[in-house]
Amino acid sequence: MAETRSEQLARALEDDICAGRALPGARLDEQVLAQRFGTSRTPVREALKMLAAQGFVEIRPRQGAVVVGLDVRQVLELFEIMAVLEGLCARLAARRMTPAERAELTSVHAECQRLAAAGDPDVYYAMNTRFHEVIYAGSHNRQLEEETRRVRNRLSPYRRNQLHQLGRVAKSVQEHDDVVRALLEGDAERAETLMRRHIGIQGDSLSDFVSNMSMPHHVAAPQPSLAGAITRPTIVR
Amino acid sequence: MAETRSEQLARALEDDICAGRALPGARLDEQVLAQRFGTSRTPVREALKMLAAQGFVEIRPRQGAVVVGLDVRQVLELFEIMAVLEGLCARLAARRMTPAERAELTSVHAECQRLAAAGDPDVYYAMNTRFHEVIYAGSHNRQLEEETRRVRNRLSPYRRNQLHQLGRVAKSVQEHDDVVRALLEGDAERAETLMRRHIGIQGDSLSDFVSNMSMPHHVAAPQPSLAGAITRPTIVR
DNA sequence: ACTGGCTGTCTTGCATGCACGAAAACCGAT
DNA sequence: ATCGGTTTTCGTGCATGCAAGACAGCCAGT
Repeated sequence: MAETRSEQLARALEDDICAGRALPGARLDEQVLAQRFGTSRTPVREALKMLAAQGFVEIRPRQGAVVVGLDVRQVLELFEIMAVLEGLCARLAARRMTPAERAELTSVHAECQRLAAAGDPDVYYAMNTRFHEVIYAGSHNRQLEEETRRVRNRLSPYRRNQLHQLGRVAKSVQEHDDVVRALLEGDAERAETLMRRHIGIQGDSLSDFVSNMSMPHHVAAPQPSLAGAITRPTIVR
Repeated sequence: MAETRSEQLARALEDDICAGRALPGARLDEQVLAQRFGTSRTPVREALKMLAAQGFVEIRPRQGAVVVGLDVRQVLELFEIMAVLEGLCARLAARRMTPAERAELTSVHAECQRLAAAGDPDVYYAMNTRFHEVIYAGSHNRQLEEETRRVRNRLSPYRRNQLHQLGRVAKSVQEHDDVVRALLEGDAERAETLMRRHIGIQGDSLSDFVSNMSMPHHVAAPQPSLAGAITRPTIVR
C-alpha cells in the first residue's frame, strides 16, 4: 500500500472538514489528534502543514491550527473561481467525453432527476456531487479535475445546506438538464456558459445562499485575526 | 516577524523551483537541504510536505522528494486552467479596478512596450509578470489572485524560454495592448476573451512552446514512475 | 472595579534518535 | 560477462525530547 501516516491523516482530516465534522474555527490540537489516530505528533503536524498549504486549515505560528473559517466575501470569491473552473470542465467535456462517459453522464443525470423527485435534499446532494464529478472526469484534464475538486472541497462546509432552500433542488436538476443537453450535443460554448451560470452568481442559488449564510453555522472569521478568537472546544468530531 | 522556519524554507524552495534553480526531476535531499539552511530535517520535511500539497514537488514514500516534472500533456492542461483563471481576472478587473489601479496598469503596460522595443526578452519577462500581477490584483478577488499565481508558478519552470521565440515579445505586448484597452473601457466580456486568447491555446505562443518543449530541459516524467529514475545530482542551486 | 505587569502552564516548533525499506553494492553461479 | 540473490548502506518516516513563546490567571497599583 505504501501510504504514509501523514497522508492518511491529511485525508482523514480533510474529510472531517468537508463532511462538516470539523467546523470552521475548530481548533485542531496536535496532541489530541495524535492520540486519536494513535501516532505521534510528527505525522499530525505534517498533515496539518499539507492542509494549510491547500487552504483547509490555518496555522498561526505558536498558536495552533484551526479549520479555516471563510467569511461571506471569501466564499463568494471562491464561487467565482468555481464557476469558471466548472465551466471549463463542461466546455472540455462537451468535446472530449467518450461515448461511455456520455452514457454515464446520462445515467447519473437520470438518477439525479429521480432523487430530486423523491425529495430528500441530502440524498440528492450526494448524487449531485457525482454528476459534477462525471463532468470533471469528462474534461480529460487531470490537473483541472484536481483543482476543481479542491476548490469544491474548500467550499463544501458552506454549501451543505444550500439545497435545503425550498425549490432549489428542482432548479438545480433543471439546470443540469440544460447542461447535459449542451454536453451531449457537443456544444462546448453553451455547455460552458450554462455551467457557469449554474454554479455562479447569475443563478439565484447564490444569493439565497448568501442571505442564509452570514456566518454559516456559528463560527467564522470576518477578520482573519478574529478567526481564532472564538476558540471553541476542539470538537472536530 | 513570527515566521516559522518551515514556511521560510517552503518559500525559498518554491522560489528555487520557479526560478529554475531547481530543475524538474531534481532530487531534494532532506539532509542536504537541512544542512544548507542550517536547520534540522524536521522543518525541511514540513516544507516539502507543503510544496507537495501544492504540486511543486512529489514525495514518493521512502524514496524522497523530487521537483515535479510535467510532461507536455500536463503543461497543456495547466495552460487550459491558466487561461480561464487569467480570463476571469481580466473580466473582474474590467469592472472593479480603481482609478489608481487603472493608472498603474497603464503605466506598467507602457513600460512593457518600452522594454519590448528594447529587445531583451528576460527583462521584458519580468515586466510582463508585473503586468499580469496588476490584473490579478485588479480582480479584487484574493482567492483568485492566489490561485492564479500558484498555477502560474507551477508553470514557470516551463515558460522561461517561451518569450525567446522570435517575435513572441512583440506579439505578447500587442495582445496586452488589446487587453488593456478592453479593461480600461470596462468591457469585461472582451477583456476576458482577449486574455483567454492571450494565455491559451488559441494564441500560437502555445504551439510554438510545445514544439520547443517536448521535454523541457532534459528531465521529465512522461510516466510518473520515471520521474525519479533520472536521479540527477541534487543540484538545486 | 479596572488596568497593567508578572508568573506559571501549556502547546507549539524544532532537534535528535531509531527502525524500516529501498536502492546500491556485492557475490556466487551459470 | 551476466544474472539472481544476498547483504550492506543510506535515507526516509516516525517517536521522543527540549526550549521558546503564547495565553491564563494572579496580583498590585491606581
